Amino acid sequence: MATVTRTLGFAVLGLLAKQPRTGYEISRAMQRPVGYFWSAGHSQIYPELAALEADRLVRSTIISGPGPRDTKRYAITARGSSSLTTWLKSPVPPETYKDELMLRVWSLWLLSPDDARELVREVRAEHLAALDAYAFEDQEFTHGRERITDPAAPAFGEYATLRYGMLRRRASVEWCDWLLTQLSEHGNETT
Amino acid sequence: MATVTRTLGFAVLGLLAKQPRTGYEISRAMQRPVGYFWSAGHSQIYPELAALEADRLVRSTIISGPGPRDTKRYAITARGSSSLTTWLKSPVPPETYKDELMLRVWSLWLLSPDDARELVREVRAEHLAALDAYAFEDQEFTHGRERITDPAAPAFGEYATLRYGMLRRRASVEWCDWLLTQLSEHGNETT
DNA sequence: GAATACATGTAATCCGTTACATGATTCT
DNA sequence: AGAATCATGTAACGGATTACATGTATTC
Repeated sequence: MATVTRTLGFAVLGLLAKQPRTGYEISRAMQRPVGYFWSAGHSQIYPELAALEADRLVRSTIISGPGPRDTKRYAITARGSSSLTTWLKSPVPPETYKDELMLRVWSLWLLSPDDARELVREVRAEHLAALDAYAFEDQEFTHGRERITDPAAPAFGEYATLRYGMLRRRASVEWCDWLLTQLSEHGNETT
Repeated sequence: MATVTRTLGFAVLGLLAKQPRTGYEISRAMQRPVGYFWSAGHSQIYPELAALEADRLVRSTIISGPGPRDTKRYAITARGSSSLTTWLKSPVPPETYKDELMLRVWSLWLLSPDDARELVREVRAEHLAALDAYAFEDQEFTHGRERITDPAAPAFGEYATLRYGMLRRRASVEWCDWLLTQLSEHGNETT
């Protein structure tokens, strides 16, 4: 029973497993991607919280606050925790990854070498910028007091996803460099 | 003014830029991800082709075939080609990447070290399997007769996206190995 | 004769984004 | 006084997946 299938629900439960929060705090947290790989707008969060509460996976208490409506603080329930860990242990679905950038690269042969290089340089710059931001957050982690090597501490999962983001971006930059070399070396061979 | 905003439209145009195809052939091609990073079902393709034809970005000729309806072969028009290259040269949108696997890892601290390792091993196996498939296709490219180093040949873009897939999967496997080390080294310290 | 591949569409549903809507508190 | 932030919701729209629907040609 207690069937949350929506992935968003598990993202919210994952946040609430660390500490109770208001809907606003959750939507704040999910504007920048949670775990660097999941984001959602506030218009998704509030209905999702209502659905989770209807399933008794979270519980809310009304606290006073500004605005035309009551401010509610949400906390995960025992049911919610077990639903979350059950999901974690369920088989991982095959990855379906859509990347508009790669779709563009796939048709790159239609562009002139100059235009192609321009596109790849733009992509490279974006990956580098992201890498910088990640490196900064990495320093905050390693110089901070959070126990990032303890697999039972909340910061562990967060740090692991950050590591992945850094690796992925670094690989992307290397690939851009390889592609730029290809475009320069063979760019003026044919007509 | 010939306005395709749908990314799917450009995926279809990208396929038709290489050669004319029927709707069925396009949907076949897009079941396995095009350029390794974009896929679509047939129920998306047929309405999209109709929309592209209404915008005169593709043109169809009826050919006889099986089934209750006419079989149509689609070809890209000059308008379609210029629409596609305009899109290629337009600014790349910031990457929004959703990864359910990473969302799970983010909550990994809730699992026992054993269960956590199990999850990571599963993820690792999937990346390795994909890497094997990519390596096979890589051999077909490099041992084949297609001119993959000529930036003006259709195979160039395809090969570039394959390279990216390989790099990304390899980075993912390395990250899984790092995570498994972390889980083993620090897995039994606390509690 | 049955199963699979060929071939093309529509409908229902779900998920996510953007826009609409309201109003208090805090900071400059 | 005005802007930004806090705070919570609904509505409209668009893209994607799943299910519904139909029927031929080929292969086992």
